[in-house]
Formats: sequence, structure tokens, C-alpha cells
Amino acid sequence: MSTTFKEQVYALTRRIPKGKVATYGQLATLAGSPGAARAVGGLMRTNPDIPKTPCHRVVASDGSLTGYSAGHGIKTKRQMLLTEGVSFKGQKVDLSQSLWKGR
DNA sequence: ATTTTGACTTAAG
DNA sequence: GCTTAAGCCAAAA
Repeated sequence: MSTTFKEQVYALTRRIPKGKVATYGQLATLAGSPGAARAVGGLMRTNPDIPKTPCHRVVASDGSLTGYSAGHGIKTKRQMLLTEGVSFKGQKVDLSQSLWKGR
């Protein structure tokens, strides 16, 4: 298999269960390159495969929602996560409850 | 092959 | 709490 960094990132993003979220840094580590959080975000940006990859389940390290090129941006992203059952803390995700611990 | 960019992260003011 | 600075990595131009 190619097992390239981006393929791993996409695969992991697809594995994030509904109602949970993962941070860019976390995905980067799981993808095999800890510290490549920026690269992960870059991939989401260049590949907005909304129907293929639930990039809305990927948030910043502190639970803040960043980017998102679809819909109304952050607004739509927050709404989607809220609909999926993710716990929100004001404008940020409550990582204490909705952070995907991988598995 | 080199340069630029970016949806990150952490630290410091 | 917000802004600035620097470090970090991979993809795209």
C-alpha cells in the first residue's frame, strides 16, 4: 500500500466516530508524523471531500473550530458537530467529553 | 528541485 | 483573552 501521510490522515478522519472529534495534532501523530498538524490541516483544505471525509470532526488542539470551506464556514461546522451530539463549550468543543481517543 | 503556503501548536507579551 | 513570534511538517505551485 502506498501508506502515504495523506492517505493515513484521510483514513483516520473517516474512522472518527460520530459525536466525537479529533485534533489536527492527534491525527498527525496517528498518521505517523507527530507535529505535522499543519500538514493535516493543509490536506483538509486542498481536499474538501466533505462526503468522503468528515473533516468537520477535526478541530484545533483546544477544541476551537477552524477553517472549513463549506457552507457558512465555522458556523456550519459547529452546527454539524452539535447535530452529531458533540458537546460544546460555548464556541469550542468540549474535548473532555467528545475527544476521540482513537482505538 | 526549490519556494511558498497553510483549516496547527506552544510560548511569550 | 487577544496578538505576535517561532517551530514544525507535508502538499501544491
